[in-house]
Amino acid sequence: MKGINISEMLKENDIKPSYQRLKIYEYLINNRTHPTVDEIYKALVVEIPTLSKTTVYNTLNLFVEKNIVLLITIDENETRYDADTSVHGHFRCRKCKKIYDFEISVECMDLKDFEVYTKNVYFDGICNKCL
Amino acid sequence: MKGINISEMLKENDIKPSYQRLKIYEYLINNRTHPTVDEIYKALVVEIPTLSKTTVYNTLNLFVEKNIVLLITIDENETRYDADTSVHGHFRCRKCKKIYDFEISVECMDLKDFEVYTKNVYFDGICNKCL
DNA sequence: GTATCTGCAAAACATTTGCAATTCT
DNA sequence: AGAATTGCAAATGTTTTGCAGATAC
Repeated sequence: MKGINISEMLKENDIKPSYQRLKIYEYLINNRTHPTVDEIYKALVVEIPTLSKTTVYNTLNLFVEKNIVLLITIDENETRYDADTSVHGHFRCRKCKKIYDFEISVECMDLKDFEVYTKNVYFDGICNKCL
Repeated sequence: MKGINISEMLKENDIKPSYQRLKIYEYLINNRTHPTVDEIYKALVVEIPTLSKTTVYNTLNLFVEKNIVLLITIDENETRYDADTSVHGHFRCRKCKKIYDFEISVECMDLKDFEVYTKNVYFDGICNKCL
């Protein structure tokens, strides 16, 4: 994944690729850990000392609006973000706190009464490594 | 569902059935609309004028801890609560804003790497009535 | 009489908004 | 120069906490 692709990806989705936007999107592409706003901010403020949290919020809201990033509500208190926009579920281990991705099959759900746009699946428990 | 059952239900789960706790649990049993804290408070303060939001928060946190109520994070900003603790999904219509329950069969998901405790499934889109 | 529960006020957070300064073309 | 973007400071809204008074057993 090269820098020029990230810039093109933004342009294709009607987002002007400013330096801050490029860096934030790049971070999400390279860190598939479903980071919080604070994690993204703390990681990038080292490189961009003038960066403000407002810009991180503005940028993420823009990305979600343009559908290039998913908003995840695994924590009750703070939002997380995922550059992987394909349909998949999230599992968080109560011990190691790690968030795993897993495949979901939608066939087993009775959704004949709805036209579904976005799917949000979040399970929690203990992962095999911690058992 | 009789009053005595609600009291017994609380006792069985090591919750002392105070008047406020009884009323809040009763409200959740009778109103399967996945209400917010504010909705619960506004509905009950009419009957219990001295009720405070702190007590609603305290009580709901206790219910979630004792696993007799599920915490739902459909809104990013505020939490919702559900007295139906069986495994089921939630669907919210973008037009009418109504939250529907739907059945999910769990066997069809590939969860061999995890021991799952709680399942959270939230989809959104448009319901048949609004199409 | 002692432990628990309630509820007010204040604090603690995450997120948004208003607006002035900056940047880009 | 003009339009969009950035970022500070303040506001907003939800949830938690400290603590004093009330309640229950």
